[in-house]
Amino acid sequence: METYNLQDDSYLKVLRPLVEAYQAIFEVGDRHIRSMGLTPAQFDVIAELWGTDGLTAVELSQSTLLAKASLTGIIDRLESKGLVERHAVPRDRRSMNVKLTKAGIALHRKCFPAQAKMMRPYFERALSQHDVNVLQKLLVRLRDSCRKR
Amino acid sequence: METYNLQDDSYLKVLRPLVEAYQAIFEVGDRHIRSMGLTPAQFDVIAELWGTDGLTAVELSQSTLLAKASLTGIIDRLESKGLVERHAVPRDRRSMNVKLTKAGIALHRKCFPAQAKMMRPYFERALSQHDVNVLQKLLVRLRDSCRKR
DNA sequence: TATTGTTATACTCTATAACTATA
DNA sequence: TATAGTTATAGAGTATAACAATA
Repeated sequence: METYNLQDDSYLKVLRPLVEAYQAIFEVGDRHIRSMGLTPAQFDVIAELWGTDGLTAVELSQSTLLAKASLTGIIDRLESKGLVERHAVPRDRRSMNVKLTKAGIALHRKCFPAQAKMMRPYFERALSQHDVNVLQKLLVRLRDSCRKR
Repeated sequence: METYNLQDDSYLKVLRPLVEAYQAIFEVGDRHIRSMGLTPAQFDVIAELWGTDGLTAVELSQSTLLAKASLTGIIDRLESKGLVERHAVPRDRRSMNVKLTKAGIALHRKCFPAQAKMMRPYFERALSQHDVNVLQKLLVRLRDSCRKR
């Protein structure tokens, strides 16, 4: 079988474990989100709304990188679950302010620490405090490099 | 704004940079895959088939974690693009052997080094050879921990 | 004219259940 | 009976284009 002569390439040495680690972690988190009856896209919107006083569809579109027409359905489903509300914006009657309800806030408050509590042991049994600091530093460097053109 | 008292949690210190690094890398890769007219799920299947002499639907189902009924459609679309072929298995007439065509092999061959060539500088300017080895080791440990129950 | 959000439409992913052909 | 794959069905995500209301 053909190879690409990339064995001495640092790129692949890091990329593959990074992808696999991400996927292993994500699988756990994903199951948790779905067990609450949410999809990842719906949870993304809740996370974006968290800590704000509401966002418009255009603002959500920018932060989630979704088309605004795609958001309509996602917001519909969150609204039908009672987790967000649409409010009129007095200043601009074209806009809607999308805001977490009390139930939405409660769900996030319940979900987030539960997720952390569940995931923490997987991290702690694998990494020392020193490992954590090193890993964080290297990942931030890599992230920033990939973000910059 | 409320906080969760998780500042001293190694979990978040690593998780956030890991997710952000993954997303920064994959924004580039995802665009590349879609520019070839493929979806991530389709490319996953191609990547699983690469280097094999063909796999059955059940084997693909296991490696991609998709329901076998979901794979039917994905394989259909790859087949209609001429990238994979279904072959009968003489030993067991219930099974299908799904295999990359020449075009599928060519696509992977074209895509993969192009991706590597594009991504490599982002890695190399951020990490020394020593960094690469450390990062790889820590990510593998984390991955394995998250995979194990 | 330009912008905000929705509708209309279409495609893909994904799952479960029922079915068929085989083993 | 059990297994491999497909079909049927359904829900969700995603995009583009067209539209109504408003700016």
